[in-house]
Amino acid sequence: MRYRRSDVVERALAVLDTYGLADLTMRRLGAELGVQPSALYHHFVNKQTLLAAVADELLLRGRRAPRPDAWDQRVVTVCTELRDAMLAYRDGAEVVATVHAFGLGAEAPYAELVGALADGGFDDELARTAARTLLHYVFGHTADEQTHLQAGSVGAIEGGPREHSDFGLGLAIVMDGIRLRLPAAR
Amino acid sequence: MRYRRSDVVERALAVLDTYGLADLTMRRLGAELGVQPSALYHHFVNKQTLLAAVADELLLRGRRAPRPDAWDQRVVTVCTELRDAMLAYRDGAEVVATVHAFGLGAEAPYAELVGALADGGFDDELARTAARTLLHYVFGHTADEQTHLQAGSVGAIEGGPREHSDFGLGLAIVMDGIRLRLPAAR
DNA sequence: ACCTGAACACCGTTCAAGT
DNA sequence: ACCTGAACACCGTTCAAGT
Repeated sequence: MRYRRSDVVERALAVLDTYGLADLTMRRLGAELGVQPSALYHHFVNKQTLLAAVADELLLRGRRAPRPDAWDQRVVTVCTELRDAMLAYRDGAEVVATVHAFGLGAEAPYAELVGALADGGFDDELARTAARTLLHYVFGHTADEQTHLQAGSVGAIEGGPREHSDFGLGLAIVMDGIRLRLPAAR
Repeated sequence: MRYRRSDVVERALAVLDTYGLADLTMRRLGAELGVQPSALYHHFVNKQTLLAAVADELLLRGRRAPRPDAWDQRVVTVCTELRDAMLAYRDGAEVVATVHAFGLGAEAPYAELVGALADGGFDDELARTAARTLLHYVFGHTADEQTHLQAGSVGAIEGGPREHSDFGLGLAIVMDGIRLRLPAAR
């Protein structure tokens, strides 16, 4: 009955996936571990910090080996894998987006996007703005998508065949706008 | 001491702007009105519904007279005015984005964007995807911006002169990607 | 129609104390 | 180092009853 920080994160991820973010409370997580809620404060200064660790672990688990593609293919790959990683856990998009917004974690995707864009020859300001624009799109679209997927899976079939995700179309729109700003080249 | 629904919304907006979303509780709002929290449930079935009404009122107050511009200028104007409306109230972006995500209100900007894009000649699927992509950008960027603005205004100067908003650059990126998909014309 | 009063079932966090 | 037990200061929501 004695846990390490990583044990707590792992269990939190399981609670998140099984019961959702609303039920991922310090009291509930303590109960799952057979421990008083106050014991969790030995491992994390507060709930926000715990959530940041959960988001980081979720992203780590969704990680693929990076491939040495062209800059724009790398950007698309990072965005697609980020979406997949978040969709792999219930409420994953909300958790990651919230943690990122608070600036407490989930910074790896942003760093990778800025890196890929810098390799593409974009200056710092453009790389950062483009990376943030891409993240806003990925977080927003995936959170929407996940909400609707989960709402659909509660009831039965409800309506008809689910239309295929338009994630790629929105991403292509943003990518085209970025490509138009390529310094010179080509 | 007897209120109409609109009185409650107005007071909620004042509490939001003065104390922030975290302090906009049913108990707090009841206290502000000199009423038991349970009295609020006469006007709203739950807190989500109240928040939806708050978001709609916030957007209504940010409304300007629409001008008969070209489709792309109208899109930019809708996005810019949406941002301005949300920035006008503390935590405005979070409130509007949350309400929109839950599908309970704040649908006017989406409808206007789809309308402008349809006038531009885009088919339904593209108009809807483009509108959602724009909204994800506006909500995400403005929420970020508002968080940092408010964090800055708590302490003193902290760091240096605040860099000017790059809202326009990200918006231009998305707009260019959309324009590239104009059916034929030009 | 609008509100009170009391209750129900929860939250996050702190802190002295234990092993 | 890791945890207990108890407390503090809150939440949203329901519901019988009042005017």
